[in-house]
Amino acid sequence: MPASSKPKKSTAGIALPHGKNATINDIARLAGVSKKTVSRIINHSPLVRQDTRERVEALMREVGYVPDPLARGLAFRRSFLIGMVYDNPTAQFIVNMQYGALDALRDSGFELVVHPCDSRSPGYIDGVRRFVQQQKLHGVMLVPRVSEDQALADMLDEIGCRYTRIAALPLGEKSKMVVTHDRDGAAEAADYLQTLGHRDIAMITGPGHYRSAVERTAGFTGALANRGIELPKSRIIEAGYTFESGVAAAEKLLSAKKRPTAIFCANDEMAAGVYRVALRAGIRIPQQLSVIGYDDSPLASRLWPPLTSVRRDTRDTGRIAAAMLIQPDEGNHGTRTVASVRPHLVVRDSCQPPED
Amino acid sequence: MPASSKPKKSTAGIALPHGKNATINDIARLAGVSKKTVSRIINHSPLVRQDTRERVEALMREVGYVPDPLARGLAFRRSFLIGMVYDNPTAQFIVNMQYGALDALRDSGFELVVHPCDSRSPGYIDGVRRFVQQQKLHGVMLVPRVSEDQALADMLDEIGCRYTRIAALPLGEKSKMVVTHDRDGAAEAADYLQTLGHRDIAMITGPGHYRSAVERTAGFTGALANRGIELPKSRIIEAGYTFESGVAAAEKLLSAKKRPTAIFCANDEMAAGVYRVALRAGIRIPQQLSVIGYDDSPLASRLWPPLTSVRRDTRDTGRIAAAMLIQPDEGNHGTRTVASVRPHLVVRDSCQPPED
DNA sequence: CTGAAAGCGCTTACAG
DNA sequence: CTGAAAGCGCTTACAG
Repeated sequence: MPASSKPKKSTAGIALPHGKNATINDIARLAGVSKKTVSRIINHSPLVRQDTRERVEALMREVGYVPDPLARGLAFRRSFLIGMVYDNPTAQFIVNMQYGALDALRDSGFELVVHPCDSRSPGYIDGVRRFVQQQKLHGVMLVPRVSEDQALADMLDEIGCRYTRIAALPLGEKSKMVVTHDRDGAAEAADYLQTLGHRDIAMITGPGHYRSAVERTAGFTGALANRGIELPKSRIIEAGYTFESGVAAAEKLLSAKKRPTAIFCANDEMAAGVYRVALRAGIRIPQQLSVIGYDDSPLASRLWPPLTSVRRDTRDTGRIAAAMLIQPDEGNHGTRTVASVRPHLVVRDSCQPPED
Repeated sequence: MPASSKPKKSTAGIALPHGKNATINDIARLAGVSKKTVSRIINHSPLVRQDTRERVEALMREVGYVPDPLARGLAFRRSFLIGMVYDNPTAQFIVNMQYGALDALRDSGFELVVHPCDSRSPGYIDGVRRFVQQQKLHGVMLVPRVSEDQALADMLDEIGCRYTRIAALPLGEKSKMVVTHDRDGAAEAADYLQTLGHRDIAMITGPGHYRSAVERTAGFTGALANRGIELPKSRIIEAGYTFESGVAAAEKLLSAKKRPTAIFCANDEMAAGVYRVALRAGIRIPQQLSVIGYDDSPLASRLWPPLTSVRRDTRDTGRIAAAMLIQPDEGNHGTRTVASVRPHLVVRDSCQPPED
């Protein structure tokens, strides 16, 4: 990736080396200041006189000067790269998170480097360590479920790498968190079903070692309990957040003598599994069975009837997590509230009051 | 991202600066060679004696030495970053492509930087140019539909940036292509429908300015023509590759006096739109209507009945495209065949012979 | 096959 | 508020 061949708008009388991008030396020479002063301006140091700053900044714009991140990185001993570390969520979730992160990084000089990994494999923490250290990353975003792994966070603390954790509830140091409040989203689903008149309700939740699953279950059962409905153990089935596991769980629930009139699923994939089983068994949604999902993925509106689901604003979540990493304002003022993003129920056509 | 705090396995008698990663100078000193020799070994130069090479390589492994990509990048005037530039395909496609690219980059020292963009916005080519030049990217992968934009490829040629283009058919310089042969995939769908006995067939295709759409249409209609079936214009509807546009196209097709007995959709999203309309209209799939999609996305198996679809191995495609970028073997030997990946039909339950 | 010098484009001390 | 020197960890010419 050699120098630009598109010539810079060359100012009258300004001599720039041809076929090469301007460097800090060119700017310094052209502006008649030392390179250190230019460096101060690049790094927004306050120790530069206002008029000097303005003159140099105008010059930089004019010649299209952008400091070389490689050279800055070498001198700083830190790159201008943000890593996104994730395990295995759905494609739409990853992509939205990336879009959000990129929203925050746009025009900041930082770029996003992706690092999927397998949190079940023993060496994955070392893999992240190598990734961070070899690339001298500026920071990393930890997406669920790796964000929930305290051992990973500990490793990053140990090597002094900044990070943000996106999780259902606050974990560890609050200034590094973006909380998605899954408990509240699930509670809203519960309230909605109760308001519709459902009493015999079931939930298909995610793996017990996912904090999101635990939170969604607690939020759902807690809100129902608040309204006088206790969910028996048999009405809560732990599945694997996958379509297939949703099918299996739904088969269990829907083949029972007495079927629940509503099922809340901890994600849309599993809700699609419920749809599949209901369709095969001739159970009509929403007439005979109300269903709610979680994620509000594209799948929710592809299903028929369109699925009522808890939306989480993943793009916004990613934007906030990335923004926290590149904010100069590093000092955690202590009093700042923890960053968070709120879920909310998107009502479509998959629920109605129970028959009878 | 400071130096490792996990101490290197320190060899007896080897003195490494504490709390810092080893540098090329440490290796040179410890091995008793010049740093230039170490550099030659890092860069796989043949101009090093075999025993010297082995001795130094053993030392590098021992102390866990990895060359600093920032320093190498500065000296080379090129980073160790591969960019992935994409416009707006489905989430699963992007994610699979990323996984594939990362498969190829694993342990290569290269990392993947993502760059979504909007090919309809006028400044997008300049955006890619800045991305490439500021980061001094080693190369970029061009994913459909940006891969089809000759102006983008021209810009990259002009600034001397290496790239690979993933597209339905060969475009421009063949050594930079990964061809997905969409024509063949669509032809396979056509043959299958003809074999089942369908004669009144329709197609919902993508936007005419997508080469993939053109190729899939050509492949489908061509294969049918070969088997004696001419598709009238009215049986080919151009839609937008989206669910909603698939719904609209299906409404047109299925409200006609005489409905087709089979519909081939240029992607799964639009096939889901056909399902939606058929379900609402009480048209049973596959009994009264056969449907085929393209992509074999997760959606294909979430639908009921499970959708027969043309699979493209996107992960493999990404792997090949990234591998081509980092192969030292730069000289296009000319005679090498163009890189390609073949689609194939995955038969599920959405097709059967036409009734009556 | 090997090496000493200079340089890539920045920043960090240290002075003034 | 500003600057000259040294250095970040590599590689590119140029010699031998």
